[in-house]
Amino acid sequence: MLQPFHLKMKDLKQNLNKGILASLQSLKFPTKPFSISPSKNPNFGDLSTNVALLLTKDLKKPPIQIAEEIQTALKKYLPSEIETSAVSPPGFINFVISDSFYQSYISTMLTEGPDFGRSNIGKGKTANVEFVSANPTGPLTVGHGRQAVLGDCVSNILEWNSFDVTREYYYNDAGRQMRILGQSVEARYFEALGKKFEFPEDGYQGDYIKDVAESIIETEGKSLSAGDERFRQTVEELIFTKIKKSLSDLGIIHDQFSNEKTFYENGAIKQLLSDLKEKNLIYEAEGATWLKTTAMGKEQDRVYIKSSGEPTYRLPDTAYHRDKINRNYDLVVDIFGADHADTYPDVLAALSALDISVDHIRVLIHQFVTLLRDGEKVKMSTRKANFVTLEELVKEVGKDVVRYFFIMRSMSSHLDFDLDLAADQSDKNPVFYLQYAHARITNIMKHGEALGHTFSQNFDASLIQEKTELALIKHLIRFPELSEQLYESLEPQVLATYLQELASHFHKFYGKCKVITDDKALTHSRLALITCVKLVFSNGLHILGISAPERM
RNA sequence: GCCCCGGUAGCUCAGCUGGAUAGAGCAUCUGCCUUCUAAGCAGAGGGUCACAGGUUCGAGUCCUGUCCGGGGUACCA
Repeated sequence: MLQPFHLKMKDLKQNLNKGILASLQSLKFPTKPFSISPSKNPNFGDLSTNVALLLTKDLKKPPIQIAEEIQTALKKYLPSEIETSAVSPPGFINFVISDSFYQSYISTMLTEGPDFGRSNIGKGKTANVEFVSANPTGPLTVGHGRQAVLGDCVSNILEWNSFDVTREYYYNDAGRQMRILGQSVEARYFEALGKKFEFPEDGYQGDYIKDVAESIIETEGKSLSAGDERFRQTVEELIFTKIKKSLSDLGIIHDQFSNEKTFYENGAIKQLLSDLKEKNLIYEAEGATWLKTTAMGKEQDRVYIKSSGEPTYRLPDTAYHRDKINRNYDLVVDIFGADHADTYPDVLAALSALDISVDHIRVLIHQFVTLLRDGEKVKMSTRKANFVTLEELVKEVGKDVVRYFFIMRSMSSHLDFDLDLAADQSDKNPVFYLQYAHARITNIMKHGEALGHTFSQNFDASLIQEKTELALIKHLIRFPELSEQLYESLEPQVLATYLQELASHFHKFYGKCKVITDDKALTHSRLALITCVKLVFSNGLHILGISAPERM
């Protein structure tokens, strides 16, 4: 039956660590920080330590000899879960964990259920994640999609680590871009009415601008005059509606929208300027207002207010960040594309100069998406309307595929999104590999139920002995540790890789072991095992925001 | 010029705080469906980890330099 211990891997490592320290002491060996890490190769057991290799210099002996001495001394300090230890060249000590440790872990997982793997790191804490933050000048493109999915997954990771998360969208609605957008609509409006019009030089050329103009004719009539605020207002509203729709198609819902205008209206920008002035960090030159970033250790000063009287994005962005900090989140996450990599250091520097702590701000920079169509790169520009919208993409290949494609690469890597591959070969898409595993498990359970085998806590874990079964448990055990790792890195790709490996372990197990058989005891043990696998799939896919289908 | 990210199999990419024989998917080739879902499994081929130095018992991983690709940087966001 069940072993009495339910130690987590972490505890086991700690106990082993203590044992090694004790044996070093008994040998009168010096102590150095060493590692106990999972062995990559099954031939090297489950855990390995490099302690002997680190002591070669101090002891002036071959590492393998040191390893043997430590191994001998260690024998009486070994935790009971360690079955055997062995020395292997060049001087590693490898440990094999007993099967019963793994077997007993099944009930631990089952007990924790849907909470298996969840961490308490953020218990009682709040976090704010700002992402997408595209200005409402056009529909979201595939390029925005990466940030949208990334931000949502990062938010999910924080929630999984018990944070109370606010998903936030910030946009600039007072600047030059929005003005040009309004002018573009205005031009199309007059064009549609057959009147004289002048299309702005940097105007937005997409057909959606014409659509907006048409809808203004319908709702506001034909008598608007040049410079009417309604052009800009209407286009902003309509585009925002589209943006929100694109996001919700992907399962993404922001809790809060913040905009630049607010900070002009509530005086926050004025206040920021005067606070910086008081610190002597603002000066006028060449008709513009400058922030003395050089005084904060930067290479050059930055323009805060252009000679035209319009502020650059830095000023409202800084006021916005100050506002976020004032809202007292324990953690503030900003997600930006590589094109914004240079903007945030100035924002943080200005805040620091005002003695505002920015230690709890984490900035994540993701690289760009390159869109491939017919094997060729598609250059995207919102202004030139040369883009594939996120909405089209989701319609074509589905939410799950889009989400998975966007987080399957680390954010520091460029992402090649092959449209043909995503659409035509969706059968071979890696996301289906994961979902298929989950659907298979569900199917086995249904099959079992039909034959009267229902899952129960009464099972004999010691019957789980096959290599593929133990490999499966070994992988499942890593999940809690992985969750904390995800919090550290805020990198969803790590989870995607983990789930791929889990699926691989499961499919191998499936090929080797039949779950529902005449052997009732074994059937129940294996049902317990696959229940755990299903649990981790469903928890993991939940974090990625990808559905876990019952059947495919 | 300077700053950031990348350069790993034909293609797209993993590789945790440096560790033992560098991995996956796609593509190519060979087997496996009367047995819980073949969207799967088993196997084969494919690599001077861009290049050159350095640190280390040990480097794809750390440091320096060079080359290539992407991004940023001079009042656009």
